Amino acid sequence: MDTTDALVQLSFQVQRILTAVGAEHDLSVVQLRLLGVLRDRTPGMLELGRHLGLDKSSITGLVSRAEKRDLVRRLPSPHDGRGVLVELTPLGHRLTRQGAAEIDRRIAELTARMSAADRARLTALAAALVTPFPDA
Amino acid sequence: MDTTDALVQLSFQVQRILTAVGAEHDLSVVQLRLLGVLRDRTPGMLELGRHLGLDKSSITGLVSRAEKRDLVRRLPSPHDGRGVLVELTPLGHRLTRQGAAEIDRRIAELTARMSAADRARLTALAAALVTPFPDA
DNA sequence: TATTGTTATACTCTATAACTATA
DNA sequence: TATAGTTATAGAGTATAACAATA
Repeated sequence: MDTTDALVQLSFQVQRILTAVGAEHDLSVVQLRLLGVLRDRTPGMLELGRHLGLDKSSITGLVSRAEKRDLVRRLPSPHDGRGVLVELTPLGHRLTRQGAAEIDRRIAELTARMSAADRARLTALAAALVTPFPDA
Repeated sequence: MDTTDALVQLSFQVQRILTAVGAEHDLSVVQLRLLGVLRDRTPGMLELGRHLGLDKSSITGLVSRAEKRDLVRRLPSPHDGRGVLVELTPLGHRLTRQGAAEIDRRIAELTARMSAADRARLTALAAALVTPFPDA
């Protein structure tokens, strides 16, 4: 199997895990990412769009659907009368923690047949690909 | 960075590449996968659904949209009056080849800063995760 | 004027349920 | 009866363009 096949297939395998974990809580992968981004931030709508790679108009709907389920909350920006900040609700925090734990569990399961040394090698190599500035 | 973070982030990085390559030809990632599956098969609708992990009703629309763009063709099944086979058109074949080449190019770019030895290690480790029966 | 966010609109993608035609 | 596929319907997710409110 060549590099492209291996990385593309692994990518789909990981996405299937994310889809399955989300589905346990009736969350799409995008909603899972939304919760993940908000875990340690309270961004405005535009900043949220930059994190997720989505247009502001897409963010409006995404946040509104999550808000309707009491996963996130809109707050008026204290410094800009036009702005809105988005933060997790307690329920959103709980779901985020549960989802992260379940993803960890399933990734561990995926790599369970590997030796610890191979797993460490894979982690280091994958991390190198996604951190343009290796300090980050 | 831990294993989960590394694999999840790498997965999104690869998906972004697939999205970008698809977008060059106005194709979604799902449509790209459809073309990929048809590259060396002429399956029926149900079989196609199994390959893509989608319900048959989703396949109907997916194939119809691709057919409208002359990327695929429906054929009556020779052995079953109810069945339909799906195959690439010449245009579909051309797009599939172009897309695959472009994905290869971008994955090569992604791994360009790695040594050949590291790239081979990464490929082998990723392949091991996605091939439950290492012969396949 | 420029920026933040929402709304209107249109399309893709997906599933469930009901349907048609064939086996 | 069972299977292959389509249709009707509903909803998420996405972008573009036009808009309102604030800077």
